[in-house]
Amino acid sequence: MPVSESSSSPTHAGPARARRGSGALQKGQQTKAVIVEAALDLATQLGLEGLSIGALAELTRMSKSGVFAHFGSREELQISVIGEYFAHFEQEVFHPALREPRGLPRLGAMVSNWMRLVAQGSQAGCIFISGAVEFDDRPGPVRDALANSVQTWLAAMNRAVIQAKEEGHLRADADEHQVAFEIHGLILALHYEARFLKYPGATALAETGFNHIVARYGSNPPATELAPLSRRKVSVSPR
Amino acid sequence: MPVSESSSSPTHAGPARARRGSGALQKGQQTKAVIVEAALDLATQLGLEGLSIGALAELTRMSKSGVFAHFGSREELQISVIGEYFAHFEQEVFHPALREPRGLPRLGAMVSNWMRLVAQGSQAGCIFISGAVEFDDRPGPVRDALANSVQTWLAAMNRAVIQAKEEGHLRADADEHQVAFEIHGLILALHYEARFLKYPGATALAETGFNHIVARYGSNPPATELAPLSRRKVSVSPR
DNA sequence: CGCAAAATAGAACGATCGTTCGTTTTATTT
DNA sequence: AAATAAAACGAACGATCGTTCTATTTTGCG
Repeated sequence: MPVSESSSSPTHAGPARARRGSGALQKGQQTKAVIVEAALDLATQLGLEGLSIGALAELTRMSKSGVFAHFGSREELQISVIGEYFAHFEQEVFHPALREPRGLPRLGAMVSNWMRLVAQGSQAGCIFISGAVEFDDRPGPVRDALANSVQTWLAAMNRAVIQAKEEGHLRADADEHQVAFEIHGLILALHYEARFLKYPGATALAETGFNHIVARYGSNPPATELAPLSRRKVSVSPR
Repeated sequence: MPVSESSSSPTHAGPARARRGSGALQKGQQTKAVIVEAALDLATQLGLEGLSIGALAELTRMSKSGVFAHFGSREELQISVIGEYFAHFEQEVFHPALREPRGLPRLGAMVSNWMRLVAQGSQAGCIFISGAVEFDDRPGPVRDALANSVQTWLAAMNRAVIQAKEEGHLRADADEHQVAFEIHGLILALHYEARFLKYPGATALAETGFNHIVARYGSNPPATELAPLSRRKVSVSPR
């Protein structure tokens, strides 16, 4: 009885017509979700351009045409993967940070969660980063979808910086774009040096870098420090 | 009767014996250089994985097999392109900086040249950056060649930071790895936001970021400022 | 159960990929 | 000049790609 699965979000478009009253997924959408999940796995390893319907069919033990029918085109598949990753990103990075109080604690949680996602293990790259490189010169709907997702997230980061200013945790004259840009740089350097160069000290450098940003833009006391990633697993919130 | 002369493959082994006294390039190496040049053009736009021998043949108006023979494999072609880009990088970024005096001026020149290379125009990405994403999970000789080139350059940056400490331009207790990491982040963020997000203000943010680094790690007076690369497009769009 | 619709399979397509092979053209040496 | 080596060609290969088309199976509802 494979009904168990709790209705995870149907990618992005949502079920066009919800003829079926119950929240249960129809068979089609169910397998589509399975495919997208496998596709996300593949894409985090080989990039969005590395996605191939043949490999996906083998992975899900379906026929190529069976996989294909769910999307209608490879681009649509890639877009679905982007949507799936965005949801994953929200769940792993954004939403947990929302449980932290506004201002520096929340901003710090965003950065910390993001760093964890980017540097975790030796696998699972961030397609917001790999995709940017793959599609920076390739216009089209995939690029647009990716840029949309990224900009949504960067805008959320910007908002967090502004709130940190409003809360008095950062100096009022700090330029939020500048702060966000420097944070973005730390994340990208972490991704580069940890994932490509396999440099294990990269995480510590990124954390220290963030602390420097806080120190420079912070108001009087160096309020919040970013705790080391490794051991801050639990830290629900200091209530 | 066919010549049957086995004549071991002369392809990629290089000019084993320089029978020709003069420094003039033989015909083969001449066209090989043309091919590599065209390949570099292609790779900066579509990435190292986007290189295809067919497209290269069309570009140079040769046959596929004619192009292929010069390298013996696609991987060898990619490695040649990496070498070519490294030479280009040295010439555009490293060597000009060596003409600046040791310490902060030289370090600043390195950063400034690097930024220019990364953000120039809307074309020509940096394959040290795009390649890192393409090969972070793909071991092999291409990855090794790329990592070697990158690490050579990053080591040169590290040396420049150390010299800046020796010259008294940066505080003696500054961690050179930390400084280099933060600079690397600025470059990567510039590449990301300028090339992928097409944000025109990115260059100014990166320059300001470097000035912040200098200010934080600098000894007493904020000695050298990074001159604006081109004309600073002041706050164009509100992102 | 029965029937329509949805989902999946299977085979084939044109294209492109890297690569191989034998031949022919060009370049260099004797 | 002829002789030889290097370079370039052209055709073909097997593989894989995304995609299309037509069957066949599975599903869900009356």
